[in-house]
Amino acid sequence: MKIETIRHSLAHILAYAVKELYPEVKLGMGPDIENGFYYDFEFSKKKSLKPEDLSRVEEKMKELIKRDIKFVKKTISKNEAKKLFKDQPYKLELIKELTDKNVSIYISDGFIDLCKGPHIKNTKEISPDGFKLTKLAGAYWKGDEENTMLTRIYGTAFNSKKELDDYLLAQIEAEKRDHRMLGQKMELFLINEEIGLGLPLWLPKGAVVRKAIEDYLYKELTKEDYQWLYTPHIGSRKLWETSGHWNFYNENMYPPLEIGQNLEESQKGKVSEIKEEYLLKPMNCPFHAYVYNSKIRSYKDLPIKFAELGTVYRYEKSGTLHGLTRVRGFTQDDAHLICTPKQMPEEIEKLVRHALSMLKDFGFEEYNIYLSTRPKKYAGTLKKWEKATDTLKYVLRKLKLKYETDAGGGVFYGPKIDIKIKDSLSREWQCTTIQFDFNLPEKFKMSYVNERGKKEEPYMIHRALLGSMERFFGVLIESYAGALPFWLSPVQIEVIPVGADHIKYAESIHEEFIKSGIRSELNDKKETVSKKIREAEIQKIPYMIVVGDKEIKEGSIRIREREKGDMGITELHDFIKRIKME
RNA sequence: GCCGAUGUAGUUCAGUGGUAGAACACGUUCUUGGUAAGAACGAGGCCGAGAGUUCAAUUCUCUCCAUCGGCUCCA
Repeated sequence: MKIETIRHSLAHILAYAVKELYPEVKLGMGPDIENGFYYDFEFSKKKSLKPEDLSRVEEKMKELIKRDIKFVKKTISKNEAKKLFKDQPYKLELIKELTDKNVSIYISDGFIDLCKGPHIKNTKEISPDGFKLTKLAGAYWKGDEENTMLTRIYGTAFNSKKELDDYLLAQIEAEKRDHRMLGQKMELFLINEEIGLGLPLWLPKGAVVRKAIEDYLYKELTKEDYQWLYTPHIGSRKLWETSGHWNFYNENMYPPLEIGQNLEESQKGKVSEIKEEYLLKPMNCPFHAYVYNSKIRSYKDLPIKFAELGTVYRYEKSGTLHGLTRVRGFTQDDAHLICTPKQMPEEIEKLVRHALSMLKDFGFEEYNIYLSTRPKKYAGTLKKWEKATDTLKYVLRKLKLKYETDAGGGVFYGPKIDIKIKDSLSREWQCTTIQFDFNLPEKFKMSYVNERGKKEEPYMIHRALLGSMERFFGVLIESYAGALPFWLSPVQIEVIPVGADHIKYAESIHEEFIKSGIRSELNDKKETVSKKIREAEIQKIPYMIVVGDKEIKEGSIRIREREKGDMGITELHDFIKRIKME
């Protein structure tokens, strides 16, 4: 039997058990998911479910499983179904939405559920100790914020107790990769309430990694003919009205700053006469459009590529903030490509290729690709949206990339291709985004002169290949469990003298590394070698160089590799040559 | 923003209706050593904030704030 089917059947058993213990409960939906299943319930206001009740429900489920309950499928008319589920408002809603004349139900002993299946034949097929109820959470009915919030019970299930235990153990291991915990231990970044929510500070060691990533980006993009820009963090209200953000992106923006007076005057309650409003930028595009418009452009200049490590601010709901991966102030590796309509498919293709090759350079080979289509709030005509979406589809097909469609997930100005990377607990984070835009060129009256000397409107592509420095760093830490590759390690080498007599020699070695552009650190504290090694291992430093009497006599160094241990004695300059290749 | 849980030293956590402890980190001293924690001593806390109950609240109740797990939304 397929494990998915068992999981789905367990969802029914869960609902059965809950119904037995809480007869008043209203049932939502209960599908199988990756590694398990869930079921949504509405409990009466007086008698809600507490986390400690989960074990009771679990016991009840085990009891039911042992009863060898059969799953019997039956097809009945919609009217019959309506009668059958008359006390279940959520089920009635589902029945109403079904277009077929008949609906299928599954009868398991005293429990009946609306379900198209498939299911197991008998609970004998379930391993009673192969599943576990894991957590309780709130979830909107049908995933819509406007609907009531139901109580969701999550469970995880496998074919055997061994598989379940392995999974639970792997989860505990995965939690140790959490970038929030490692970021603290490795002194990479700091998030502090008083500084502000979702506004991380990059500590010296984190800043070094960021610089290494930025240097990489600078090289990569300059090679591809990008031109670098710097633009301000705030822009006048007028600018954002022109761009359309004022109307279409207001949910994600902070309210305006009133300029025309200073803080002191404002604190004294003085009403400013000059009413000037400025907004923190949520995107860099309007500025880039202005750079484009700063002179007349010819078709011969296109495509033009403007890149910026642009720091933007977005209002994110408090409940969504998450370490470095979801913050309110962040720096995108942003760029805007302006091209002729004809150049568009080729430029998008190049971008997707470039994104994938860059992700590979950072060790990411697993990701999911999404095509996000027109959202509820959008600018432009349906026809243009359709054409743009088709272009993106064409590129994905041409590159033979598997993708999913995220219906309604596009930005207000156009559809997009996103690449999402999973964190240690397999939550997906959108990093790469390549966005088609046929709206801003019109709003900012962008143009180029074509072959016939006539003005024409260009197309624009917004894209961030790593996404944001913050989020990318977060998933990067998790993917390596903190043990970053040599070129990204904040400290690449720890030089450890065995005793006080060896400090001078250690210092000279350390200086040689620094001279060669290697991030070396000297640990000359009065501690044992073991202790220093331990500290360096916790800091995930790739190489430790231990020097004592023997090494001084030979003029050599002894190398220890992170997680591997002692690698033996070698000559300093050979070693430098070797690691510079990494 | 919504549902649930949590909030004690720089960090990870114990603990109690009579205002607090451990380990690590930090400081001083001793020790001088060879591949994941040498020893002693010391400094450190408005027990998240506000209100209520009580003779007395870090502990009980409520509200707020933040964090964590989900949902929704997003780079």
